[in-house]
Amino acid sequence: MPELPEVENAVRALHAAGLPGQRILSIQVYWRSIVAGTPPAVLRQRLLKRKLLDITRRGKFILFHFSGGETVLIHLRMTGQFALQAPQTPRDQHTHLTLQLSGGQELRYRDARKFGRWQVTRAPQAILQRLGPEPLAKAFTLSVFAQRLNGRRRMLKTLLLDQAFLAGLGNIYADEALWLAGLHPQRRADTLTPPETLALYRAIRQTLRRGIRHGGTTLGRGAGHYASLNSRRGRHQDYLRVYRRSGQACERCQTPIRRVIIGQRSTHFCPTCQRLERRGPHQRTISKKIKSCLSSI
DNA sequence: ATCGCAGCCTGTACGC
DNA sequence: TGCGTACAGGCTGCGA
Repeated sequence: MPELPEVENAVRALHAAGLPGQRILSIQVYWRSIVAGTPPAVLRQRLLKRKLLDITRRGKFILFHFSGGETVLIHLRMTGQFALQAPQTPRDQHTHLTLQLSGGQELRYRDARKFGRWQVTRAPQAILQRLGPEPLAKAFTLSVFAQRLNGRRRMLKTLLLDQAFLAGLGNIYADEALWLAGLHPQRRADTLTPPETLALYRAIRQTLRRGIRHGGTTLGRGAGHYASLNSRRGRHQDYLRVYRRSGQACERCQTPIRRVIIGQRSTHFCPTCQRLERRGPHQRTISKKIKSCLSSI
């Protein structure tokens, strides 16, 4: 579920809640496959009494940095989320791991589908090095992006979802970025012109920043939908331009948004603004609209 | 290098 | 209301 903007908001919420600086007094694991790499007992033993120094993000991973050089990598996958509660508050059925903190509260990891993973390691780089660049980092320049596209024959949609190509995009923001750039999701990556490469580069960064600014995307309600912390919903679902909007009018050209399956993932796009072939009837007007869309954000 | 598929799990939304 | 079906924001491992 959570993509870069959702993970970023979760990290910020944990900071705001005063997590860094606290010690781990005890740990309970209620569903063992949430803990990856080591048996749950090893995770407990290595974190007990440790101080949480900092919380950071890399792609869709959350990093808990502990005293003594231990790091916990947390991936929320589809339905992972955190709650910070008093120990006496009853646990709900989806709580699979809890940390008792020195401040008196309990950090609870909830995950309806149980796909999320916690892994303790002294060498997080060994795992994180497989990830592509961080799209919002200064080091991710247009020329870095252009070089990475070079020679890639895959469709844009599947390439953008590949975390080894670029870290942090998921199904929502990939569709949104392609719409903003005016590029068809099945376009082959190595056929982009320089202006198209620039448009995609800017669209990716603008789309992610906008998602962060709106607190992430929370679709639907109930168990398993995104929450930054303590069930707090995001607002970005009210700002989506194509994702889960099939049949509704494109805000640039009024054409109904289409939904297709690409790379086994549901994909939403505007068949007028995002053409595979170069020329269409209103292509000039659309190009202008795409340009103004890209610069106005 | 790239694609497609099964698997991991449970919940929600919707049609009848 | 109940039942069945489709679908879900991620990722890995496998064979082709």
